[in-house]
Amino acid sequence: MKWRELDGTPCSVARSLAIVGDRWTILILRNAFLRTRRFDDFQAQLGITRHLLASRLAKLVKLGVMSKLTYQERPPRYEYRLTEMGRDWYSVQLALVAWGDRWLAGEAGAPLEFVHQKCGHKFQPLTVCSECREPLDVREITPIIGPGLRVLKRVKR
Amino acid sequence: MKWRELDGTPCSVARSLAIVGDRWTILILRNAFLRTRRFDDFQAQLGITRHLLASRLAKLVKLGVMSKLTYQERPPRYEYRLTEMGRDWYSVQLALVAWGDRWLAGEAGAPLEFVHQKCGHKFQPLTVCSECREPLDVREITPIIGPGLRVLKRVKR
DNA sequence: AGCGTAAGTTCCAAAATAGAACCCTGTCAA
DNA sequence: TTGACAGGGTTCTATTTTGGAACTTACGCT
Repeated sequence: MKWRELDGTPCSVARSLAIVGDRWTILILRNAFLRTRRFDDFQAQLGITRHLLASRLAKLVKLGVMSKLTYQERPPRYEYRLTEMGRDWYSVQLALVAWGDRWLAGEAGAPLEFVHQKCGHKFQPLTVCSECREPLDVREITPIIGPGLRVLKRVKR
Repeated sequence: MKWRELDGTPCSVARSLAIVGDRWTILILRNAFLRTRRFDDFQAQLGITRHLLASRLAKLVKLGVMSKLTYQERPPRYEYRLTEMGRDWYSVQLALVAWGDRWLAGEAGAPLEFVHQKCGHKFQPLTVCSECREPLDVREITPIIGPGLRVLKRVKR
């Protein structure tokens, strides 16, 4: 299977990966959340090659995760900002950070901690059920066929 | 920057990516959550080349995300299961699914839906603050230097 | 005229992946 | 007792992707 075929599969994980399924893209988004906006800043902070950076940014813009805005006309200068779709990626990043903190930080502890301005506390992100607000455990979840798959079934005779 | 250097950086996103930063690894985990355990089953379900599958499974085992168990001695047969570290990846996967469902599912709707056995409802995963249980928004979060970075600072002269 | 800056492109070498074939150990059925 | 099959890999070559470094373009400054 090639990667182009992935975004057509009826699986939200695969579709998401078709967009953000490489390491550089995820690191670009990480830095975007840390307020990086310009080409050269991304390049210097990440150590990514300019070539790859250009192609990844173009892809993110094409797919609606980031937008490219002119912040100066002459000479033309651009900045890249997260769209709403991009900002919504934050929950994935938080989950990724939490996993890394829990399993890979070692003795030293988490490199970054986060404060929730609303309540003023340091916190961990918690993944809970939207209905009962209890934390979720794999073994208590049953996947069922959703509308996106039912359509497919009907179609293929 | 090469990928081997990544796991040494003081960032939990980068460290996590050093383990699961390629698309196949994430898809392997996805199928592991769907109860796939054997080499040939992973291979058939994913369409990954046997070579890559072998190397990815070996890496996951080496790093403690999955374990390789003998389920039959003669001839020797193995199965791959998620460890606790692997099971804990589920919150990342849920976030990824939610993002894909929200932004990439289109008209047809989500391919899979999930029922929380505890409360009996279909749900969406929600990322909330461990302290006040309110849903988190990027703009209400302040990152601060954690112990893992303070150590580094002290060390470098 | 020459230097600096932001945002890319271009080019070649090195690394990773795809696809297919092959290997090993043992079981089973003819 | 030979041949087919199963599970779990390994090996090989061709193709794609990356990495690294230099070059380009369009302007503004001194």
